[in-house]
Amino acid sequence: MNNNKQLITTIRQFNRFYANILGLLDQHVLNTGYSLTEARIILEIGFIQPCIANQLVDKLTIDRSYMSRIITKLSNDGILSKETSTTDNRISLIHLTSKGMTLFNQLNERSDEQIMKLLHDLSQEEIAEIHNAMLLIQRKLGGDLHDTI
Amino acid sequence: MNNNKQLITTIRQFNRFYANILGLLDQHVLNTGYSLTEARIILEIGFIQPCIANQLVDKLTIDRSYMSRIITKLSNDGILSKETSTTDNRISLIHLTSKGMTLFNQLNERSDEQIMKLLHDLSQEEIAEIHNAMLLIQRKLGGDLHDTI
DNA sequence: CATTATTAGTTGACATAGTCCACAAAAAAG
DNA sequence: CTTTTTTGTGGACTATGTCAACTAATAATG
Repeated sequence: MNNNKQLITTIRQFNRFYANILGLLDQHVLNTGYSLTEARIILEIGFIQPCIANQLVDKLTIDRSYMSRIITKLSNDGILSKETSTTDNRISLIHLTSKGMTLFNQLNERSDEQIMKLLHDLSQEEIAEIHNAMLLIQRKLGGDLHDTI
Repeated sequence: MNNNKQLITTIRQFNRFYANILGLLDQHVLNTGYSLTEARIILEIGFIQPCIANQLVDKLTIDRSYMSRIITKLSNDGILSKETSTTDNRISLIHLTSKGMTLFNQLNERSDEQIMKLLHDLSQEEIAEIHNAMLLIQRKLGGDLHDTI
């Protein structure tokens, strides 16, 4: 852990680089009229519905009041609907409406398209290399994420 | 480019994963009393000083008016100083004060520390693997960043 | 060199995003 | 039952970022 100066420089460079990529992807997933945070919420609901607001709060680490407002907005927009749980009156079970599902599919398609564009002039072999590199990073760095930082 | 469904899922998973890492790092680079954007500006000035505001606007893609306000704030805080160019009276040459340099070094140290913590219980071999993986991703994806998205 | 176009920077007004705190209703724990 | 915790909401606020208009200085062009 001593002579890693150059390594750390590389990693910080990678971080700036990848933050840039993510930023560009974000901007383009948008154009649905919804913000990044709203899109994340819609995607998350789509994946795990039915769900409750507090689940989303924990999973996406978004403030509860903020979540409440966004859910109200999405409900008013007809993207999602809430029904009070029969077993716990505090809880609303949230799920996407058919309009919401359409949006969910759109968001997914656009995300996929962006990834494909990113890879568009690479060979299958190169893509496989990237794939492996990502799996490796995630595997190696994934374990201690919440313990060490 | 046809049966890449699983691959795209992996990449999107990696993106969420890495967005999370970057978010966590960001939060911790902070605690200097300055926001992420302010920190980015301070770091950039530190690296390329002396510089002019418009350079920073282009490099960091931040709105000019916003940049103007942040620079004014940092100037008031004694982090940076401006001197009008002798050859072009529109331009201010910005550089960090000694207080600003101290902060710059702090930000750098904290960034480095965060990276080290991220790697702390990996072997040198594993670290080298991550290093190579990041270099590969950056090399493969770096070229077409601005052309394709 | 006089006119026009560009560039650098600033300000006001506004929009968007996110946070903090206090509260009420329901449920769980004691 | 009483206390504590959980879920969700709303008010008030701060932070972050955007848009348009404007001045002053310089560069470009006929």
